[in-house]
Amino acid sequence: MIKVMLKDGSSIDIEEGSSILDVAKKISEGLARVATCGEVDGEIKDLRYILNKDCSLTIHTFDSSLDGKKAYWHTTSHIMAQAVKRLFPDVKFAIGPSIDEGFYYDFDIERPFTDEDKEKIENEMKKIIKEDIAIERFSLPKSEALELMKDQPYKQELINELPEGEEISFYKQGDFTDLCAGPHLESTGKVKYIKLLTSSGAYWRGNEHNKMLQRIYAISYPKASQLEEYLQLLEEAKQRDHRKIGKDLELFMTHELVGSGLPMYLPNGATVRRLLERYIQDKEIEMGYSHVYTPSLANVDLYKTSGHWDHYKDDMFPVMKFDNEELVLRPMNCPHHMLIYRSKMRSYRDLPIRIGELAHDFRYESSGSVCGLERVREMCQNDAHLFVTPEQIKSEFAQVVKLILSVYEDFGFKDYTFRLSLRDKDNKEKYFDDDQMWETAESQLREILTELGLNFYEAKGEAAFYGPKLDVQIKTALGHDVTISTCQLDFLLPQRFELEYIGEDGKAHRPVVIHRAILGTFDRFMSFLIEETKGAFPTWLSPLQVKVLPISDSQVEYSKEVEKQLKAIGVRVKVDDRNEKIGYKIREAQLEKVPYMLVIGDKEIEANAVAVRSRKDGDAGQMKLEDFVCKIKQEIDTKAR
RNA sequence: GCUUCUAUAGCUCAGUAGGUAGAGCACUGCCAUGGUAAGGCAGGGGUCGCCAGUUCGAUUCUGGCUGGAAGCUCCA
Repeated sequence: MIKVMLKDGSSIDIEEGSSILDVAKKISEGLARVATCGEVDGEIKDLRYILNKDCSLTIHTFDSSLDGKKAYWHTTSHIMAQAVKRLFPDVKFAIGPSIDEGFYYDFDIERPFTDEDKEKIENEMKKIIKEDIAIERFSLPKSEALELMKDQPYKQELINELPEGEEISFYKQGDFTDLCAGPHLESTGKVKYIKLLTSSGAYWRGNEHNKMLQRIYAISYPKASQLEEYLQLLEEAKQRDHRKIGKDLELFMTHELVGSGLPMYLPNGATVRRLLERYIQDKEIEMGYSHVYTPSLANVDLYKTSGHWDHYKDDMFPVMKFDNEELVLRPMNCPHHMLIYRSKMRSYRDLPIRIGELAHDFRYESSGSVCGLERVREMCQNDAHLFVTPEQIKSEFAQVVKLILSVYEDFGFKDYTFRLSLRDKDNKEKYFDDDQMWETAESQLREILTELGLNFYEAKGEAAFYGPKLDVQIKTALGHDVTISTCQLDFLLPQRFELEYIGEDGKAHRPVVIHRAILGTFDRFMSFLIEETKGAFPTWLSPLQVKVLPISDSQVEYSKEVEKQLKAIGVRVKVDDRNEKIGYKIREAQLEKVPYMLVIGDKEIEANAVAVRSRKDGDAGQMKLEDFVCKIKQEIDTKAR
């Protein structure tokens, strides 16, 4: 036996010849509290241990502190569970993990929590913290674990799924014991500042067919200032919400007479959208795309042919029946484009064929998920379908990725991730059933991405029903993870629509289809752009680029001349000739986020100049009118940010 | 769709323990002609989201519907 000394003075016994894993396991079992989390200089930090050659252990703090935070939040979640148990003895516990920021716990309880309940729970938690109850870890064989949790059906379900023969670990703090893998802090008193955030329903195991439980989200920190900072951050995110900015800047509106998920673009928002539409179409034309217009309605048989009907009909608006016709609003544009491809004989010399469209699609999004411009029921896609030979897949896919990267560069977007969205093999209903086809498509796509040197992660069950996708994911102000761009590989629809091209050998071959959307939908893209820029769009995209502000009415005439000259080079400009003080006009223009304000007084008239004020940097001094015209023209032409 | 919350002037929000409402901003008029984020005075504007029920009486209480919010499910 070797005695291993720990830095805190305690020791454990280890058998000679033990593997490092055995040692680590023993340490984490026996001394989890010490070995995985502790207090350093008053702050909770994660601790790591190193087994030295002489069998002594060195414990040191772990910098990234992520694991430390997790233990901190997870411990707080147990405190919350204990508080709920004290207040509602009949409660059944589900799970209570730590998340990116904070933690939640799901409870099965007679009635939903009210605000008063939450206040009581928070107070009870504070009591438990004050009691500073020691947290102890122990483990049991499966049968005893089940016996211990005999009143907790959800915990029993979890225990039953753990592998046979392994000891099951629990954490106990006073009168409360929870099934848990840890790690945890030493005692409840280590938690300092807590705040319950929101409560809502959540399905057991995230399955809508299961019972809905009551979830409480909460956060905790060792310092009051950290909690304050976090709440501040939440408040800032609220200010950045595209729905708030969209209202303030008159970008879009909704009306109950129009309906949920059906926003209307106001002149300001419509200007931004028009510029985005032109921007992306111009880029596509440069890259060899041809654009088409196709109807938003189609015969339902079109979607039966494509396979959308089987996989997608629940998300579509209901069929409109007439004498002998059944029409539907389209949820996507692929079938229309397939028919355009098939409208004439195609040669391998014609490929790749790139068909693009700014197309309106209609999806019956569930009422709980519609959200401003982010999730709507009528959307406009920046869609295109590339018809390629198998040999062209790689280069065409690479071209799309290049286009995505160049667009993100133009807008200066940095916080996005690439997701390789694969099917879930076990969910036969959701995906077209052809293992061979899926394996080819998925492995080919993975190969392409690896070759492109793209940093991506894989997600099972996120594919389209017809094939795997490369999605570009971003996080919204509210923290939703949503897709902007997407590029999808499809071997199915060419088969469904019997697409062909004549190859070099004079025989018919089947093309492959690449579906792609760069801005995704204009609606969602706008919502993202609004949140990224906080409504202060770069000059080239601003609904109003320049506001000319005469100080008094004697300068109105000259101001109109300035306006005329700017209009002549296509600048969106307005004179504010209202009878108001200059400070008032500036304040208003500033709140409207107009990039440039030109203050015009007698001095400017005399010098044939303008006094430039930028939205960003304030007063920039006087400038010759012609110099300003040059400056703003260049800024617009280069799409400067 | 599910759970909870929510709806008062164009906007942001007070308020009425059940007796038909108020502020600031915005809007209109007048005065002030003002040099880098709100000048002064006056005025107009609401069947208190919609439909039922309880009540002598409902904006207020109850139910339903519609819209909105958070989360879950689903998704560009």
